[in-house]
Amino acid sequence: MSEQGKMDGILLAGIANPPLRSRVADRLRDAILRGELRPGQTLTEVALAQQLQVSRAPVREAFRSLSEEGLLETVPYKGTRVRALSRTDIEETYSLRGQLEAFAITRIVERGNRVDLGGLERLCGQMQELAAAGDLAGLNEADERFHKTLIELADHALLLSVWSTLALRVRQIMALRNRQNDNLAEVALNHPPIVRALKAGDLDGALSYIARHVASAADLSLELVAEGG
Amino acid sequence: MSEQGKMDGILLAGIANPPLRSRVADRLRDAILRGELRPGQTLTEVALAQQLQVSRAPVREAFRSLSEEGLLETVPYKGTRVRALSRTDIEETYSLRGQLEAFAITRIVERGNRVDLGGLERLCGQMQELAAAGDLAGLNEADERFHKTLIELADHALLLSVWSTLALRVRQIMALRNRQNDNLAEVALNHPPIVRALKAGDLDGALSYIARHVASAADLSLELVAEGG
DNA sequence: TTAGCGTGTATTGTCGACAATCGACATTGG
DNA sequence: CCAATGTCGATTGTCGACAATACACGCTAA
Repeated sequence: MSEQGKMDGILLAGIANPPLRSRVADRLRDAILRGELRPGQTLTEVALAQQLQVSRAPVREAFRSLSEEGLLETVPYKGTRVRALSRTDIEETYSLRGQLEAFAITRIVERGNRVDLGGLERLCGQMQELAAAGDLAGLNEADERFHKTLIELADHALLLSVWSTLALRVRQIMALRNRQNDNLAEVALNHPPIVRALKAGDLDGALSYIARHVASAADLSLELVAEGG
Repeated sequence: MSEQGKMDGILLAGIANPPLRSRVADRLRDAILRGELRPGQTLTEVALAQQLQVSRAPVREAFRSLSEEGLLETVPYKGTRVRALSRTDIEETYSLRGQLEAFAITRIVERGNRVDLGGLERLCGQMQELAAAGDLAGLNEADERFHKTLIELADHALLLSVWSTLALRVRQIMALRNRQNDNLAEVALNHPPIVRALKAGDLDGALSYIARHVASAADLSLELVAEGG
């Protein structure tokens, strides 16, 4: 810690070279979450390795990572493909997610006024603006940030980790619905009551608001499965 | 391989050769869960590969699997070691587990009398016998089976998957407590009320019983961390 | 015709070798 | 003495080649 002070704020810190497997995994995840790779599509290690100009090893490890995240599924000696989302999968994803968010809210209320709800309020404001501007993509992003922030406020690393993998699935589901969405403003209006209840320490109120919100999101996704296929 | 058709149902079907990575992973997991590999211990790919007489590739993949399960942690270019369990980790594990079991119970009660509680009742009986016989290991095993059965009755694959990784952590925690346990009979007696409440469709009762049970298990584990190290 | 059997091909599974990176220790210059 | 730097050993990261496996197709024989 001698002459450290001289370089404190200067750049040069953190231009690390992430392992290839991470970059491959990020790229694949992105493609799946953008809906470019559709469920059922098969991926082969060699083909992707050639396309990305890397060897099979990092591709292979990326496949494993994404399998653990639930985005891919691998059958030994047969192939690897983008996981298809059944109606049951979607129901389970949203129901479990609802339970996890309820847990988060319970912990937040228990911690009482030691929790800073400013971030949530700010996001509520942003969402209203985005809804008014008709920016659907931005609204979705803000919505995810809102829920992630909520989970983080619960101060529970394991909860955050589990929730994050569920959030991935939700993103995948959202990516597959081509045509959304009527009630843009409604989504934005769903969130402020939650924050208000949290601020008031009203556990039951917050729980019922979040339950309703998650349930409606689930219904919306399930409709599209029913019609689209 | 000639007379294949004739031997269809006959054995020989299921002695398949599981991939090396699975066998390596199973072996490692077992060693960790038995407490033979203690937290903080470092593992190297080459050393383990030589010891098991395989190449580094399957060892490497086994490491990744166990890292995803939360039993190992890998720092790039530095090493892989058995994950240490902090007090916070244990608290989070049990609190989340409690929430998941509460979710399971909610679903079971919702499904009403379409659920067969026979398996749970049978396990309760076994646990009383094992407790009377002083068989601690057997009791622990039966306890885990009870809870796993409970989760399965919720008919929610995603829930089961998440819960299973938590159960692994619990097993690891248990393996590290050298000296347990006073209240052997108490553990056994904790379960029947849960089943009775489920049978009666008493949601609140079942929830409070399971919460108390999980909380007491958590306390028991936390004590040992406090004293043991 | 057709049931069963080999064969071919595509894909993953495994291997050994080499490159990149990190941390600690030795080295050098003041 | 000491701080900056060079070097070394250990470990993971990546690679290309070969083996094992599963499935589909065509072939043979009754």
